[in-house]
Amino acid sequence: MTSQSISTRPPRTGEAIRILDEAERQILTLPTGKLRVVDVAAALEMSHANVYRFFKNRDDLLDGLVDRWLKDGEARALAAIEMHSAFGDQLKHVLLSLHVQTRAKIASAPGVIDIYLRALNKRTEAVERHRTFLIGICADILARGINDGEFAIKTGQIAPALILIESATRKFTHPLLISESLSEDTPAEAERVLSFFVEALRSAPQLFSASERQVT
Amino acid sequence: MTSQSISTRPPRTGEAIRILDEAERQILTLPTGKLRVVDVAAALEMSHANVYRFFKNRDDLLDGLVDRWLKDGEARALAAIEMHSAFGDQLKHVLLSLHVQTRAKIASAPGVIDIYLRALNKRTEAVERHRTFLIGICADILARGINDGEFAIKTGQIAPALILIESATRKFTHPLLISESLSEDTPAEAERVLSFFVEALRSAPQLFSASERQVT
DNA sequence: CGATTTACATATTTTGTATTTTGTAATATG
DNA sequence: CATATTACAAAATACAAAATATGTAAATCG
Repeated sequence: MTSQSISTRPPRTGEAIRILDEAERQILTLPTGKLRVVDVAAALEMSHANVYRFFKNRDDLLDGLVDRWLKDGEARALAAIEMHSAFGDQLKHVLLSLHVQTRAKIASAPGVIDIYLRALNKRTEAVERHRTFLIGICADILARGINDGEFAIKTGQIAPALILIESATRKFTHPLLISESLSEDTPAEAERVLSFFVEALRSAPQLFSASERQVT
Repeated sequence: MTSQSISTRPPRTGEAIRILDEAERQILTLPTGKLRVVDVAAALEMSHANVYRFFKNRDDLLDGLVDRWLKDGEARALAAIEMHSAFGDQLKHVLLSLHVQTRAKIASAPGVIDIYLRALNKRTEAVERHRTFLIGICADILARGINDGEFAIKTGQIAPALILIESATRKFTHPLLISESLSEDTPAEAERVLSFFVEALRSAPQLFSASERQVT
Protein backbone atom coordinates (compact mmCIF):
# COMPACT_ATOMS: atom_id res chain seq x y z
CA MET A 1 0.00 0.00 0.00
CA THR A 2 1.04 3.52 -0.81
CA SER A 3 0.81 6.37 1.71
CA GLN A 4 -2.57 7.93 0.95
CA SER A 5 -3.36 11.63 0.92
CA ILE A 6 -5.54 12.71 3.83
CA SER A 7 -8.33 14.76 2.27
CA THR A 8 -8.72 17.45 4.86
CA ARG A 9 -12.11 18.28 3.34
CA PRO A 10 -14.74 15.96 1.85
CA PRO A 11 -14.68 15.93 -1.95
CA ARG A 12 -17.02 18.30 -3.78
CA THR A 13 -20.38 16.83 -4.78
CA GLY A 14 -22.99 17.34 -7.50
CA GLU A 15 -23.68 21.03 -7.91
CA ALA A 16 -20.20 22.05 -6.70
CA ILE A 17 -18.66 19.93 -9.41
CA ARG A 18 -20.84 21.51 -12.08
CA ILE A 19 -19.67 24.91 -10.88
CA LEU A 20 -16.03 23.84 -10.96
CA ASP A 21 -16.54 22.40 -14.42
CA GLU A 22 -18.00 25.61 -15.74
CA ALA A 23 -15.31 27.68 -14.02
CA GLU A 24 -12.64 25.55 -15.63
CA ARG A 25 -14.35 25.78 -19.00
CA GLN A 26 -14.30 29.57 -18.77
CA ILE A 27 -10.67 29.70 -17.69
CA LEU A 28 -9.77 27.92 -20.91
CA THR A 29 -11.23 30.74 -22.99
CA LEU A 30 -10.29 33.69 -20.78
CA PRO A 31 -7.08 35.62 -21.56
CA THR A 32 -6.20 35.82 -17.84
CA GLY A 33 -7.20 34.11 -14.62
CA LYS A 34 -9.79 36.80 -13.85
CA LEU A 35 -12.73 34.50 -13.50
CA ARG A 36 -16.03 36.16 -12.54
CA VAL A 37 -18.47 34.43 -10.27
CA VAL A 38 -21.38 36.12 -12.01
CA ASP A 39 -20.34 34.70 -15.36
CA VAL A 40 -20.02 31.19 -14.01
CA ALA A 41 -23.45 31.48 -12.41
CA ALA A 42 -24.95 32.95 -15.56
CA ALA A 43 -23.60 30.14 -17.71
CA LEU A 44 -25.19 27.65 -15.35
CA GLU A 45 -28.43 29.66 -15.31
CA MET A 46 -28.37 30.17 -11.59
CA SER A 47 -28.11 33.31 -9.49
CA HIS A 48 -24.57 34.15 -8.49
CA ALA A 49 -25.61 34.03 -4.85
CA ASN A 50 -26.24 30.35 -5.24
CA VAL A 51 -22.57 29.76 -5.98
CA TYR A 52 -21.80 30.93 -2.47
CA ARG A 53 -23.67 28.00 -1.02
CA PHE A 54 -20.93 25.81 -2.38
CA PHE A 55 -17.90 28.08 -2.23
CA LYS A 56 -17.20 30.44 0.63
CA ASN A 57 -15.94 33.11 -1.78
CA ARG A 58 -14.28 33.54 -5.14
CA ASP A 59 -10.85 32.56 -3.87
CA ASP A 60 -12.35 29.39 -2.51
CA LEU A 61 -13.60 28.57 -5.99
CA LEU A 62 -10.19 29.16 -7.52
CA ASP A 63 -8.57 27.13 -4.75
CA GLY A 64 -11.03 24.38 -5.54
CA LEU A 65 -9.89 24.43 -9.14
CA VAL A 66 -6.24 24.10 -8.19
CA ASP A 67 -7.08 21.42 -5.69
CA ARG A 68 -8.79 19.44 -8.43
CA TRP A 69 -5.90 19.91 -10.85
CA LEU A 70 -3.42 18.73 -8.26
CA LYS A 71 -5.49 15.76 -7.14
CA ASP A 72 -6.14 14.82 -10.74
CA GLY A 73 -2.42 14.91 -11.45
CA GLU A 74 -1.68 12.81 -8.41
CA ALA A 75 -4.28 10.23 -9.41
CA ARG A 76 -3.00 9.96 -12.96
CA ALA A 77 0.59 9.76 -11.81
CA LEU A 78 -0.27 6.96 -9.42
CA ALA A 79 -2.60 5.17 -11.82
CA ALA A 80 0.13 4.26 -14.27
CA ILE A 81 2.81 3.64 -11.69
CA GLU A 82 2.30 -0.11 -11.83
CA MET A 83 3.62 -0.17 -15.37
CA HIS A 84 7.04 0.02 -13.76
CA SER A 85 8.36 -2.84 -11.72
CA ALA A 86 11.59 -1.14 -10.70
CA PHE A 87 11.21 1.36 -7.88
CA GLY A 88 13.59 3.77 -9.55
CA ASP A 89 11.33 3.79 -12.57
CA GLN A 90 8.34 4.39 -10.33
CA LEU A 91 10.05 7.38 -8.76
CA LYS A 92 10.89 8.79 -12.15
CA HIS A 93 7.42 8.07 -13.39
CA VAL A 94 5.65 9.93 -10.60
CA LEU A 95 7.76 13.06 -10.81
CA LEU A 96 7.94 13.11 -14.58
CA SER A 97 4.25 12.42 -14.96
CA LEU A 98 3.38 15.32 -12.68
CA HIS A 99 5.74 17.56 -14.61
CA VAL A 100 4.29 16.63 -17.97
CA GLN A 101 0.73 17.04 -16.77
CA THR A 102 1.28 20.39 -15.11
CA ARG A 103 3.11 21.55 -18.18
CA ALA A 104 0.23 20.54 -20.43
CA LYS A 105 -2.28 22.22 -18.14
CA ILE A 106 -0.30 25.45 -18.09
CA ALA A 107 0.15 25.36 -21.86
CA SER A 108 -3.56 24.85 -22.44
CA ALA A 109 -4.60 28.41 -21.57
CA PRO A 110 -2.93 31.63 -20.49
CA GLY A 111 -5.18 32.00 -17.46
CA VAL A 112 -4.07 28.75 -15.85
CA ILE A 113 -0.71 30.02 -14.69
CA ASP A 114 -2.31 32.98 -12.91
CA ILE A 115 -4.49 30.64 -10.91
CA TYR A 116 -1.62 28.32 -10.08
CA LEU A 117 0.58 31.19 -8.92
CA ARG A 118 -2.20 32.70 -6.83
CA ALA A 119 -2.57 29.42 -4.99
CA LEU A 120 1.19 29.07 -4.62
CA ASN A 121 1.64 32.55 -3.15
CA LYS A 122 -1.28 32.06 -0.80
CA ARG A 123 0.22 28.74 0.28
CA THR A 124 -3.16 27.19 -0.18
CA GLU A 125 -4.19 24.17 1.82
CA ALA A 126 -4.32 22.27 -1.48
CA VAL A 127 -0.75 23.25 -2.33
CA GLU A 128 0.52 22.18 1.07
CA ARG A 129 -1.39 18.94 0.79
CA HIS A 130 0.09 18.28 -2.63
CA ARG A 131 3.62 18.82 -1.38
CA THR A 132 3.05 16.50 1.56
CA PHE A 133 1.53 13.94 -0.77
CA LEU A 134 4.43 14.08 -3.16
CA ILE A 135 7.09 13.77 -0.49
CA GLY A 136 5.12 10.97 1.09
CA ILE A 137 4.92 9.01 -2.15
CA CYS A 138 8.59 9.49 -2.86
CA ALA A 139 9.56 8.50 0.67
CA ASP A 140 7.42 5.46 0.27
CA ILE A 141 9.03 4.44 -3.01
CA LEU A 142 12.49 5.01 -1.56
CA ALA A 143 11.67 2.92 1.51
CA ARG A 144 10.35 0.09 -0.59
CA GLY A 145 13.24 0.30 -2.99
CA ILE A 146 15.64 0.05 -0.07
CA ASN A 147 13.73 -2.87 1.35
CA ASP A 148 13.80 -4.57 -2.02
CA GLY A 149 17.51 -4.04 -2.36
CA GLU A 150 17.17 -1.94 -5.52
CA PHE A 151 18.36 1.21 -3.77
CA ALA A 152 21.68 1.06 -1.99
CA ILE A 153 21.07 3.89 0.46
CA LYS A 154 20.21 3.30 4.10
CA THR A 155 16.84 4.15 5.64
CA GLY A 156 18.38 7.09 7.49
CA GLN A 157 19.35 8.61 4.15
CA ILE A 158 15.77 8.85 2.88
CA ALA A 159 15.15 12.29 4.33
CA PRO A 160 18.31 13.94 2.97
CA ALA A 161 17.81 12.24 -0.38
CA LEU A 162 14.29 13.63 -0.61
CA ILE A 163 15.44 17.15 0.17
CA LEU A 164 18.10 16.85 -2.48
CA ILE A 165 15.71 15.57 -5.11
CA GLU A 166 13.10 18.16 -4.23
CA SER A 167 15.60 21.00 -4.63
CA ALA A 168 17.09 19.66 -7.81
CA THR A 169 13.74 19.13 -9.51
CA ARG A 170 12.31 22.53 -8.65
CA LYS A 171 12.67 23.58 -12.26
CA PHE A 172 10.16 20.87 -13.17
CA THR A 173 7.66 21.40 -10.38
CA HIS A 174 7.35 25.15 -9.98
CA PRO A 175 4.53 26.44 -12.20
CA LEU A 176 6.31 29.66 -13.05
CA LEU A 177 9.50 27.92 -14.14
CA ILE A 178 7.42 25.48 -16.14
CA SER A 179 5.63 28.33 -17.88
CA GLU A 180 8.94 30.07 -18.52
CA SER A 181 10.39 27.01 -20.22
CA LEU A 182 7.48 25.84 -22.36
CA SER A 183 9.64 26.24 -25.44
CA GLU A 184 12.33 23.92 -24.08
CA ASP A 185 12.10 20.14 -23.96
CA THR A 186 11.85 20.09 -20.18
CA PRO A 187 10.35 16.60 -20.01
CA ALA A 188 13.55 15.24 -21.56
CA GLU A 189 15.61 17.36 -19.21
CA ALA A 190 13.63 16.18 -16.22
CA GLU A 191 14.09 12.63 -17.37
CA ARG A 192 17.84 13.10 -17.35
CA VAL A 193 17.94 14.68 -13.91
CA LEU A 194 15.71 11.97 -12.49
CA SER A 195 17.68 9.18 -14.15
CA PHE A 196 20.77 10.62 -12.60
CA PHE A 197 19.35 10.51 -9.10
CA VAL A 198 17.81 7.09 -9.53
CA GLU A 199 21.07 5.67 -10.77
CA ALA A 200 22.81 7.30 -7.83
CA LEU A 201 20.31 5.74 -5.42
CA ARG A 202 21.05 2.37 -6.96
CA SER A 203 24.79 2.49 -7.29
CA ALA A 204 26.28 5.44 -5.43
CA PRO A 205 24.70 5.59 -1.98
CA GLN A 206 27.69 7.37 -0.46
CA LEU A 207 26.67 10.50 -2.42
CA PHE A 208 23.63 10.90 -0.19
CA SER A 209 25.61 11.44 3.00
CA ALA A 210 25.98 15.20 3.08
CA SER A 211 28.82 17.20 4.55
CA GLU A 212 28.67 20.96 5.14
CA ARG A 213 31.04 23.80 4.46
CA GLN A 214 31.26 27.57 4.73
CA VAL A 215 31.47 30.00 1.79
CA THR A 216 31.32 33.76 1.19
CA MET B 1 43.77 30.85 -17.19
CA THR B 2 40.04 30.99 -16.85
CA SER B 3 37.72 31.62 -19.81
CA GLN B 4 37.09 35.34 -19.67
CA SER B 5 33.78 37.09 -20.31
CA ILE B 6 33.72 39.06 -23.53
CA SER B 7 32.32 42.47 -22.61
CA THR B 8 30.18 43.17 -25.64
CA ARG B 9 30.10 46.84 -24.67
CA PRO B 10 32.79 49.06 -23.14
CA PRO B 11 32.34 49.55 -19.39
CA ARG B 12 30.49 52.66 -18.22
CA THR B 13 32.61 55.65 -17.39
CA GLY B 14 32.48 58.69 -15.08
CA GLU B 15 29.10 60.32 -15.36
CA ALA B 16 27.35 57.09 -16.34
CA ILE B 17 28.63 55.49 -13.16
CA ARG B 18 27.38 58.36 -11.04
CA ILE B 19 23.96 57.89 -12.62
CA LEU B 20 24.01 54.15 -11.99
CA ASP B 21 25.08 54.78 -8.41
CA GLU B 22 22.23 57.17 -7.79
CA ALA B 23 19.75 54.85 -9.50
CA GLU B 24 20.89 52.00 -7.30
CA ARG B 25 20.69 54.19 -4.21
CA GLN B 26 17.08 55.05 -5.04
CA ILE B 27 16.14 51.44 -5.72
CA LEU B 28 17.20 50.61 -2.18
CA THR B 29 14.61 52.99 -0.74
CA LEU B 30 11.81 52.48 -3.25
CA PRO B 31 9.04 50.02 -2.44
CA THR B 32 9.09 48.67 -6.00
CA GLY B 33 11.38 48.74 -9.01
CA LYS B 34 9.58 51.77 -10.46
CA LEU B 35 12.60 53.98 -10.78
CA ARG B 36 11.99 57.39 -12.37
CA VAL B 37 14.59 58.94 -14.61
CA VAL B 38 13.51 62.43 -13.50
CA ASP B 39 14.17 61.56 -9.86
CA VAL B 40 17.62 60.22 -10.57
CA ALA B 41 18.45 63.33 -12.58
CA ALA B 42 17.04 65.62 -9.89
CA ALA B 43 19.13 63.96 -7.18
CA LEU B 44 22.22 64.53 -9.30
CA GLU B 45 21.14 68.10 -10.03
CA MET B 46 21.10 67.63 -13.75
CA SER B 47 18.28 67.80 -16.24
CA HIS B 48 16.67 64.46 -17.01
CA ALA B 49 17.54 64.92 -20.66
CA ASN B 50 21.19 64.68 -19.75
CA VAL B 51 20.68 61.13 -18.51
CA TYR B 52 19.78 60.16 -22.06
CA ARG B 53 23.25 61.02 -23.24
CA PHE B 54 24.50 58.06 -21.22
CA PHE B 55 21.55 55.70 -21.42
CA LYS B 56 19.44 55.19 -24.51
CA ASN B 57 16.26 55.01 -22.42
CA ARG B 58 15.00 54.02 -19.00
CA ASP B 59 15.15 50.29 -19.74
CA ASP B 60 18.76 50.73 -20.74
CA LEU B 61 19.46 52.25 -17.34
CA LEU B 62 17.78 49.35 -15.56
CA ASP B 63 19.62 46.91 -17.77
CA GLY B 64 22.82 48.68 -16.81
CA LEU B 65 22.06 48.10 -13.15
CA VAL B 66 21.49 44.40 -13.67
CA ASP B 67 24.60 44.19 -15.79
CA ARG B 68 26.60 45.73 -12.98
CA TRP B 69 25.08 43.44 -10.37
CA LEU B 70 25.86 40.39 -12.47
CA LYS B 71 29.41 41.45 -13.32
CA ASP B 72 30.02 42.36 -9.71
CA GLY B 73 28.84 38.93 -8.62
CA GLU B 74 31.02 37.26 -11.20
CA ALA B 75 34.07 39.22 -10.11
CA ARG B 76 33.54 38.45 -6.44
CA ALA B 77 32.91 34.80 -7.14
CA LEU B 78 36.09 34.57 -9.15
CA ALA B 79 38.17 36.67 -6.79
CA ALA B 80 37.98 34.20 -3.93
CA ILE B 81 38.15 31.10 -6.09
CA GLU B 82 41.84 30.63 -5.44
CA MET B 83 41.14 29.87 -1.82
CA HIS B 84 40.20 26.43 -3.02
CA SER B 85 42.78 24.11 -4.43
CA ALA B 86 40.41 21.32 -5.34
CA PHE B 87 38.45 21.89 -8.54
CA GLY B 88 35.31 20.50 -6.99
CA ASP B 89 35.55 23.11 -4.28
CA GLN B 90 36.08 25.78 -6.91
CA LEU B 91 32.94 24.69 -8.72
CA LYS B 92 30.96 24.75 -5.51
CA HIS B 93 32.46 28.07 -4.57
CA VAL B 94 31.51 29.83 -7.79
CA LEU B 95 27.91 28.64 -7.83
CA LEU B 96 27.38 29.06 -4.12
CA SER B 97 28.99 32.46 -4.05
CA LEU B 98 26.73 33.68 -6.83
CA HIS B 99 23.73 32.28 -5.03
CA VAL B 100 24.61 33.94 -1.73
CA GLN B 101 25.33 37.26 -3.38
CA THR B 102 22.18 37.32 -5.47
CA ARG B 103 20.20 36.33 -2.42
CA ALA B 104 21.66 39.18 -0.39
CA LYS B 105 20.99 41.65 -3.17
CA ILE B 106 17.39 40.55 -3.50
CA ALA B 107 16.90 40.64 0.25
CA SER B 108 18.30 44.16 0.50
CA ALA B 109 15.28 45.89 -1.03
CA PRO B 110 11.89 44.91 -2.42
CA GLY B 111 12.51 46.72 -5.68
CA VAL B 112 15.51 44.64 -6.64
CA ILE B 113 13.56 41.56 -7.61
CA ASP B 114 11.38 43.57 -10.00
CA ILE B 115 14.43 44.77 -11.84
CA TYR B 116 15.98 41.33 -11.98
CA LEU B 117 12.79 39.78 -13.32
CA ARG B 118 12.35 42.52 -15.91
CA ALA B 119 15.81 41.76 -17.25
CA LEU B 120 15.17 38.03 -17.15
CA ASN B 121 11.90 38.27 -19.08
CA LYS B 122 13.44 40.59 -21.63
CA ARG B 123 16.34 38.17 -22.01
CA THR B 124 18.68 41.09 -21.71
CA GLU B 125 22.09 41.02 -23.30
CA ALA B 126 23.52 41.12 -19.76
CA VAL B 127 21.53 38.09 -18.70
CA GLU B 128 22.61 36.12 -21.73
CA ARG B 129 26.19 37.15 -21.16
CA HIS B 130 26.01 36.08 -17.53
CA ARG B 131 24.67 32.67 -18.45
CA THR B 132 27.39 32.19 -21.03
CA PHE B 133 29.97 33.32 -18.52
CA LEU B 134 28.75 30.94 -15.88
CA ILE B 135 28.61 27.94 -18.16
CA GLY B 136 32.03 28.85 -19.49
CA ILE B 137 33.58 29.03 -16.03
CA CYS B 138 32.01 25.75 -15.00
CA ALA B 139 33.09 24.06 -18.22
CA ASP B 140 36.56 25.36 -17.58
CA ILE B 141 36.68 24.04 -14.03
CA LEU B 142 35.34 20.69 -15.17
CA ALA B 143 37.93 20.44 -17.94
CA ARG B 144 40.74 21.30 -15.59
CA GLY B 145 39.45 18.94 -12.94
CA ILE B 146 39.38 16.17 -15.50
CA ASN B 147 42.85 17.01 -16.66
CA ASP B 148 44.06 16.99 -13.10
CA GLY B 149 42.48 13.65 -12.43
CA GLU B 150 40.21 14.98 -9.68
CA PHE B 151 37.08 14.40 -11.75
CA ALA B 152 36.51 10.93 -13.09
CA ILE B 153 34.25 11.88 -16.01
CA LYS B 154 35.49 12.01 -19.58
CA THR B 155 35.81 15.20 -21.61
CA GLY B 156 32.78 14.23 -23.70
CA GLN B 157 30.66 14.22 -20.55
CA ILE B 158 31.30 17.86 -19.74
CA ALA B 159 28.36 19.14 -21.75
CA PRO B 160 25.74 16.76 -20.33
CA ALA B 161 27.12 17.30 -16.83
CA LEU B 162 26.73 21.05 -17.23
CA ILE B 163 23.16 20.76 -18.40
CA LEU B 164 22.38 18.53 -15.46
CA ILE B 165 23.96 20.86 -12.94
CA GLU B 166 22.32 23.88 -14.49
CA SER B 167 18.87 22.31 -14.25
CA ALA B 168 19.37 21.01 -10.76
CA THR B 169 20.62 24.28 -9.37
CA ARG B 170 17.89 26.42 -10.88
CA LYS B 171 16.37 26.88 -7.45
CA PHE B 172 19.54 28.71 -6.45
CA THR B 173 20.05 30.78 -9.57
CA HIS B 174 16.59 31.97 -10.58
CA PRO B 175 15.84 35.31 -8.92
CA LEU B 176 12.20 34.51 -8.38
CA LEU B 177 12.89 31.21 -6.69
CA ILE B 178 15.51 32.90 -4.57
CA SER B 179 13.08 35.59 -3.50
CA GLU B 180 10.43 32.98 -2.76
CA SER B 181 12.74 31.07 -0.46
CA LEU B 182 14.42 33.86 1.49
CA SER B 183 13.08 32.38 4.70
CA GLU B 184 14.72 29.03 4.04
CA ASP B 185 18.40 28.27 4.48
CA THR B 186 18.98 27.92 0.75
CA PRO B 187 22.74 28.44 0.95
CA ALA B 188 22.99 25.29 3.04
CA GLU B 189 20.66 23.52 0.64
CA ALA B 190 22.69 24.65 -2.34
CA GLU B 191 25.81 23.48 -0.61
CA ARG B 192 24.33 20.01 -0.29
CA VAL B 193 23.19 19.81 -3.88
CA LEU B 194 26.57 21.02 -5.12
CA SER B 195 28.50 18.67 -2.85
CA PHE B 196 26.42 15.87 -4.24
CA PHE B 197 27.32 16.68 -7.81
CA VAL B 198 30.97 17.31 -7.06
CA GLU B 199 31.27 14.04 -5.26
CA ALA B 200 29.57 12.35 -8.19
CA LEU B 201 32.03 13.98 -10.60
CA ARG B 202 34.86 12.62 -8.48
CA SER B 203 33.68 9.12 -7.76
CA ALA B 204 30.66 8.20 -9.87
CA PRO B 205 31.34 9.24 -13.47
CA GLN B 206 28.98 6.62 -14.88
CA LEU B 207 26.07 8.68 -13.56
CA PHE B 208 26.76 11.35 -16.15
CA SER B 209 26.05 9.15 -19.16
CA ALA B 210 22.35 9.76 -19.73
CA SER B 211 19.80 7.34 -21.15
CA GLU B 212 16.33 8.37 -22.28
CA ARG B 213 12.87 6.99 -21.75
CA GLN B 214 9.24 7.70 -22.57
CA VAL B 215 6.52 8.61 -20.04
CA THR B 216 2.92 9.79 -20.03
C1' DC C 1 31.64 73.30 -31.04
C1' DG C 2 30.76 70.08 -27.47
C1' DA C 3 28.04 69.70 -23.37
C1' DT C 4 23.86 70.71 -21.25
C1' DT C 5 19.31 72.51 -20.81
C1' DT C 6 14.75 73.98 -22.20
C1' DA C 7 10.81 73.03 -24.85
C1' DC C 8 7.67 69.86 -26.49
C1' DA C 9 5.11 65.84 -28.37
C1' DT C 10 4.01 61.26 -26.86
C1' DA C 11 3.37 57.81 -23.36
C1' DT C 12 2.46 56.46 -18.84
C1' DT C 13 0.70 57.00 -14.25
C1' DT C 14 -2.42 58.84 -11.11
C1' DT C 15 -6.79 60.47 -9.54
C1' DG C 16 -11.60 60.65 -8.96
C1' DT C 17 -15.92 58.68 -10.35
C1' DA C 18 -19.17 55.51 -12.54
C1' DT C 19 -20.09 50.85 -13.10
C1' DT C 20 -19.68 46.20 -12.04
C1' DT C 21 -18.90 42.48 -9.04
C1' DT C 22 -18.74 40.36 -4.63
C1' DG C 23 -20.61 38.58 -0.65
C1' DT C 24 -24.61 38.47 2.72
C1' DA C 25 -29.11 38.78 4.55
C1' DA C 26 -33.71 38.93 3.97
C1' DT C 27 -37.33 36.95 1.03
C1' DA C 28 -39.59 33.82 -1.94
C1' DT C 29 -40.62 29.10 -3.87
C1' DG C 30 -41.82 24.28 -4.18
C1' DC D 1 -37.82 23.53 5.52
C1' DA D 2 -34.43 22.95 2.30
C1' DT D 3 -33.20 25.37 -1.82
C1' DA D 4 -32.86 29.08 -4.43
C1' DT D 5 -33.62 34.08 -5.64
C1' DT D 6 -33.87 38.95 -5.02
C1' DA D 7 -32.18 42.92 -2.83
C1' DC D 8 -28.50 45.47 -1.09
C1' DA D 9 -24.07 47.23 1.09
C1' DA D 10 -19.13 46.89 0.43
C1' DA D 11 -15.35 45.97 -2.45
C1' DA D 12 -13.23 45.77 -6.77
C1' DT D 13 -12.79 47.20 -11.41
C1' DA D 14 -13.15 50.08 -15.52
C1' DC D 15 -12.88 54.43 -17.40
C1' DA D 16 -12.10 59.31 -18.43
C1' DA D 17 -9.51 63.42 -17.23
C1' DA D 18 -5.60 65.45 -15.19
C1' DA D 19 -0.95 65.21 -13.90
C1' DT D 20 3.47 63.53 -14.55
C1' DA D 21 7.22 61.13 -16.92
C1' DT D 22 9.64 59.75 -21.10
C1' DG D 23 12.27 60.55 -24.99
C1' DT D 24 13.83 63.85 -28.73
C1' DA D 25 14.88 68.05 -31.11
C1' DA D 26 15.78 72.68 -30.98
C1' DA D 27 17.92 76.31 -28.20
C1' DT D 28 21.44 77.89 -24.92
C1' DC D 29 25.72 78.05 -22.49
C1' DG D 30 30.71 78.21 -21.77
